Amino acid sequence: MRQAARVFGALADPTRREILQILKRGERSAGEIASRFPVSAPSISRHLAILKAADLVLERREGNRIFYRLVPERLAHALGDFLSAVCPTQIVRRLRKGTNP
Amino acid sequence: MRQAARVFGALADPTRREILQILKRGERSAGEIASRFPVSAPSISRHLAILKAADLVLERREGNRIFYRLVPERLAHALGDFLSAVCPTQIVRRLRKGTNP
DNA sequence: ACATTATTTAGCTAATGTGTTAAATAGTTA
DNA sequence: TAACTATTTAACACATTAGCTAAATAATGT
Repeated sequence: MRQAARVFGALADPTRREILQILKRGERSAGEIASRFPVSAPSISRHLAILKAADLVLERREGNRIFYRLVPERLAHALGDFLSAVCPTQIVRRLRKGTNP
Repeated sequence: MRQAARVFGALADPTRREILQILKRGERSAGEIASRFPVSAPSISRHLAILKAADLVLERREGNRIFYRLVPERLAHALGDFLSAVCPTQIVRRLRKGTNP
């Protein structure tokens, strides 16, 4: 599977999008993340695996726990590339300037 | 359903992402779009309905045919908003400057 | 009115995705 | 080694999704 497809697949689920937002504030263990959602730990574990397969997060084991952290460049790059492939240059330029009307 | 969710749901499918790329070059009728893919017209029709529900395209009837056109601002806005919500300011700024490393 | 072309809607099937619980794996501590 | 905690993997159920064919809708032309 193309990697861009993996990114868009990963972003399709609302729980995974929320996980990314949580990770914006810094590294979190799988358990810390799971405690934020009304779903089971195995379910969150699989969401994390999908985010990892899309290279949107990295994992690091510390003792018992596994910490996840965001790879923001990866997300920015994937979305930016797609935007460039679909939106006329003028619109992308407007976004880059932050003058999104 | 929140509109952002509809956008990410729409972008999850590779055929729909390709349709958006085709529409970057200008308005196209449903039939013209369908002829580009190895899937049936009804299938493409539903993909177009999903893109329309996400406000990523607009439709216009002209006689027999229905023409679709991209709403690039909508896509740029949705992706830009999410990027701002997830990526540290510094990364978004880098993307805006086009110095994506 | 009838036939033709373009497109969508309906109904069905097969594949995929998400959730659950139970069991397995990894590391820590007594 | 046994017990405990954190997390993942396995196996299964249920919902969603994308594809197909057939039928319906819309506009045009004869």
